[in-house]
Amino acid sequence: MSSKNIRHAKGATITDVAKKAGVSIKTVSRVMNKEANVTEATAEKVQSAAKALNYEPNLSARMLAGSKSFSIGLIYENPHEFSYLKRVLDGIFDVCGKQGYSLLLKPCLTPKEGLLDEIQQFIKQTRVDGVILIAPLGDVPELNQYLVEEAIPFAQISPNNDDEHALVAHCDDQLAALNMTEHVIALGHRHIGFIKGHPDHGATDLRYQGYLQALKKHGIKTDEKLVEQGYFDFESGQRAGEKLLKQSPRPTAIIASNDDMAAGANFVARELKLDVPAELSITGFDDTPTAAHLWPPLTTVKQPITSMASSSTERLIAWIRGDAPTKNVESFHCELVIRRSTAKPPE
Amino acid sequence: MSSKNIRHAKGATITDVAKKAGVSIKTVSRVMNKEANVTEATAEKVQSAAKALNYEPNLSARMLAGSKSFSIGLIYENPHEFSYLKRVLDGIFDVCGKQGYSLLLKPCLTPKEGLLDEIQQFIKQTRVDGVILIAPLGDVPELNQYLVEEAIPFAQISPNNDDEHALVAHCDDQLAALNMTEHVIALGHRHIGFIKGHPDHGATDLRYQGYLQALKKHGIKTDEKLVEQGYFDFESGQRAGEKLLKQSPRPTAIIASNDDMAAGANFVARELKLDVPAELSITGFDDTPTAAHLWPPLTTVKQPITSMASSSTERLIAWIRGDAPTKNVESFHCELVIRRSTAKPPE
DNA sequence: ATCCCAATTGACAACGCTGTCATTCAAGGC
DNA sequence: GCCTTGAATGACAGCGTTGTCAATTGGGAT
Repeated sequence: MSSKNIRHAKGATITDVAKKAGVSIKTVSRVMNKEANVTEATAEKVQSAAKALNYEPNLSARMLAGSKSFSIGLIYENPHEFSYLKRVLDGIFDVCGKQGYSLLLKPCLTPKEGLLDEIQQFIKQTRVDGVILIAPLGDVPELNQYLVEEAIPFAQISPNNDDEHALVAHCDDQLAALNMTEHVIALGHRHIGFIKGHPDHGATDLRYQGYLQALKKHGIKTDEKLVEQGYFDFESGQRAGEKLLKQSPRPTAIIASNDDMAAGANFVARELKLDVPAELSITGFDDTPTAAHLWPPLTTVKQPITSMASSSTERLIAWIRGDAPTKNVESFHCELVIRRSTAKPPE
Repeated sequence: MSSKNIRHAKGATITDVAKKAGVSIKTVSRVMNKEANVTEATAEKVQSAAKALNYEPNLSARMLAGSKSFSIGLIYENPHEFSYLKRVLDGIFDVCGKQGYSLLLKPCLTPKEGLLDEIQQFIKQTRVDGVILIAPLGDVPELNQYLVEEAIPFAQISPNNDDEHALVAHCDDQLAALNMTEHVIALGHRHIGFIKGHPDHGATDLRYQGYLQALKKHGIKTDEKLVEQGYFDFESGQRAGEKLLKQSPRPTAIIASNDDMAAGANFVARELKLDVPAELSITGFDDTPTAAHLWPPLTTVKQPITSMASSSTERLIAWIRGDAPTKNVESFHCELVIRRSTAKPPE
């Protein structure tokens, strides 16, 4: 194992290509960047020379000379639900690949104190052309302010508010929660528990509002004992589920603000020997892979996360390229996925 | 939303720092790179100047001038189990953060044909200093050969064979499978089904061998009808579980090569109204979060994936830095996690 | 034939850093 | 007191690209 002299094979440079094609390096640069005003013939000469030499532009040089880095950063808080991040990544890479952009990841594990510093350093060091913020990072005012001041294009996925300086993608969480609650009401439930999500997330309140809205619409009076705080993780779902299910009378249905918490509640139900869905209906949110693998398979809400991410990426890159963004807020539709965890209430 | 004139705030450059500290840029460079032969006093002057100016070295310039990119690439096949990738990322970032390295992701979605090209382009374009290959990518001979030829330091996580040119991290899959099988045998099972993993993965055969070894050790004759092919995903676990459980006599235990497939088998058992673990024991491998959330919580094997990743990263960076790597193969220990999905066989 | 303009191409200076080599300086040996 | 030596520092030339601006070319209008 050679430990010294780490060096990459000297790939062909722009000069080599220029020489081979018999043009100036600037022309090669033009072709590589698909700039206008290059003859078809010249372009072809250059392209075949590039192909022959297996030329690949040096990103660093490109970045140093121009001031684009051809990379974007994805900033995320370490998520409870990793499948969420996976779907985001799928969407981003789908676009990045096609557009020739690289993706740099920046997980934020630090306590809130150092968050801004950490992100600033990341951005300064990597010189990413733009960043994507996954909820709840879209809702950190200082961060938004920093990005706006530095004129760094950025997109937020599922933020709480529509920042006019940012690209925003969110979905109709409230409507989805409303629909879900109505689905349960339609089955005959009247005593419906709710597990809220993590307070930092914008979606949390929207989903709660949807629940309330449905109750009101159907003349069911709200009962604060039926609402428990959760934090989007399995354990908090367990705790909340336990509190809800030990009440008497027991709720006949529990609407959890995400699948992990629903799984937690389902677990508790099982421990209490409650039959789901015969004695208790449970619903989740997100349609994680696990949702379909649990017993019973979970009725949940499917968000088009991958589409949200790819669309955000596309618009972000357009913005970076200087194309005027069309609209900065884009809304996505959620879909109810009815599985076997919901049924008529007992009796 | 300003769409033109994307430019990052002109951060301080090395020249600014040099001016402020009253030294040459080269000295600043020395300090920033912790090179030898700099007076304590000078170093301090420089450091405080850098801090005052909020200076952050420009990675691209650094990379262009030197030939290090201070970034490493993580190449992975789109995994079935995303929590695996999460744990790998956690391990890598833990080290990268401390060492000032960035991470670039390269998911490989393409059919095998273009794989090498795709990765070559990635490496050439990004100029990563080294790469980490997640199984099964450590077992693509052309890829290994390419990396060796180009003298690009690389680490493999859970590859099939010990390439002496690479850093290797794997864990004792075979022993773990042996232990798991013995755990089941110790409970009294004699009719034990096995679901193999994806044939491309090195771990697949090791786990299978561990199973066979345990049977042999305890004088249980192997029966090929008890072995089903799976592909590490839930659905293949379902299919395999179905085949196993519709046999008569039925196996009283199923050892799946990972948790997702175990979940699939568990799902089928549930559909067939078989009580797990009273009538059927099921075990998995990996200890994904879901394993603990299923009912019953899954007996499984916990791999120290995060440690494997962080150790690999550490050694990779050392190699990049030119430090002679100590040993190139590192082995990690797996741990049995006994939960409620295993019990005595019926009767 | 002449002139003008737009399209095309090229020369060359950045970009911010590191590598190389030269220079300075103080301490120690004779 | 002079020379040697090694530590500390600096000057300067790249690294491979893009931006700027100048030069060249060809085609149409006069």
